[in-house]
Amino acid sequence: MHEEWLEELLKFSEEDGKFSEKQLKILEAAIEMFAEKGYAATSTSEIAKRAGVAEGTIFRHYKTKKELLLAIVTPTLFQSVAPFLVKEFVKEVFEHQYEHYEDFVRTVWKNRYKFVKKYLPAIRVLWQEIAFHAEIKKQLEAVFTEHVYEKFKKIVEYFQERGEIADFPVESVIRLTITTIAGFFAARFLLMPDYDWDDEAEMERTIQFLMNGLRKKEA
Amino acid sequence: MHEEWLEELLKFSEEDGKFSEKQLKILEAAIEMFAEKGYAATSTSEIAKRAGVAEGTIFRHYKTKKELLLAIVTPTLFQSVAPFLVKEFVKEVFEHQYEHYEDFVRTVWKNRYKFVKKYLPAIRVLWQEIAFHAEIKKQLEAVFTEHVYEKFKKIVEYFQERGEIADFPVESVIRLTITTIAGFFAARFLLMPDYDWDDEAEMERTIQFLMNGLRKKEA
DNA sequence: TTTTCAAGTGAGTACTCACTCACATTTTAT
DNA sequence: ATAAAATGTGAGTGAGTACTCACTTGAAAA
Repeated sequence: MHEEWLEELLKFSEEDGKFSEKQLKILEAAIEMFAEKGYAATSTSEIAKRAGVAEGTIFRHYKTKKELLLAIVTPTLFQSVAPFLVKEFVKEVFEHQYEHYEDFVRTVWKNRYKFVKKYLPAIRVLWQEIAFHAEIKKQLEAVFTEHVYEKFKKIVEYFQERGEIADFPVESVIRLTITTIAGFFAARFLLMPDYDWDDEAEMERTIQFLMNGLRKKEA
Repeated sequence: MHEEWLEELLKFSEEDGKFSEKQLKILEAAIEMFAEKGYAATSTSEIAKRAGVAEGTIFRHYKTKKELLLAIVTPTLFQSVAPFLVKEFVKEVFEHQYEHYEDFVRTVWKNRYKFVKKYLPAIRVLWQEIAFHAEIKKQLEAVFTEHVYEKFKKIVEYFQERGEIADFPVESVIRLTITTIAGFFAARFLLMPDYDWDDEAEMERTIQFLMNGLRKKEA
């Protein structure tokens, strides 16, 4: 029984893509249980039981429980910012792949929507544990400054020069864009997953809101 | 030694305001440690040590560790939506206390800004543990539908009728307003507390963004 | 075939956990 | 002053906890 979504998530893993059947079962069980009850409240014996594996097998693959957590969280973190890891990403903007900031936002939105739907439990683990583990927070900061910030900045400046979006500081434009999109995802999937959402309509409204909010005012 | 901020936070507590010195010490220590390491990773013996109290004393006041958590989280939850608990709150809007939606947003913003600065650790505990404890999530949902939603709805409809904000569904306007404000607070106090923020300027920009985003477009 | 080695096992280890209880002290009611 | 109630104590308890280790298994390398 192959866990395809899992193996895809683990692409950014440090291990060389060689995961045994039992190891995948361990990771799958750990993701589920960490997402439900949290890392600290989940015991390795429970994980072993759910994975159908002896407890010792976990520690054959991961020296400590925390190492198992990081084996889940690190790939998820990289997948979270995956669009920005693509080399041609910024180039596409400058080569008029995206005529407006809105086209760029729409592309990122749809891409991340699929991502969240696919890997929701792993994303939960990442966001729940980030508050308690300094290593994870540092990793996020590093990934953001190295891979996201500079690229995002160039894109924002490009559309600011064309007079399309307001002359807020770049950091503010980035923050407003991210919190608007992330705000939807948080409400949609974390806070009110059972509410009767019309995802398409809500996306349209939210993007309209974002673009009007960022639009440059005539002097 | 009196913990004034704590006693104020606990106003919404079920207990009748009679907290012994040691009980306050226990609550203070628990808030700090739960905020830092999380509920599950904090032991009652550690809390007792930091509070300068015997472990048994904790269980004299709270039957279980979870009851101690709820004694922190429930008052914080009510304080979080405190403006909406004031009876005259909606009336003020209709009696032209707030001429524009923007005035209303500004008032709430400043009020909640002070609140977050004052009680940050307790708020951390609430938001970190909400994911793991169904009781807390249910409490939040109940408080929101009972005290926040209906009042917020009336305010939004009032300004929609006056043609001041767009004819999005009320739920969407509420969501966009809350996620925009909460997005700032999350970035400011949770994700990047060490960044060099200009709070006044960022508030101005964010409110400008929010109002432009929600403004009704001419037909 | 024989050797080697990674993968898997589960009983065992030292330790921590939330919680209890018999008793001591302080506060309040009579 | 005395009884009664509330508050505080800390050693004790049994059920876990993360992790170890001597051992087994199966498949590939020599």
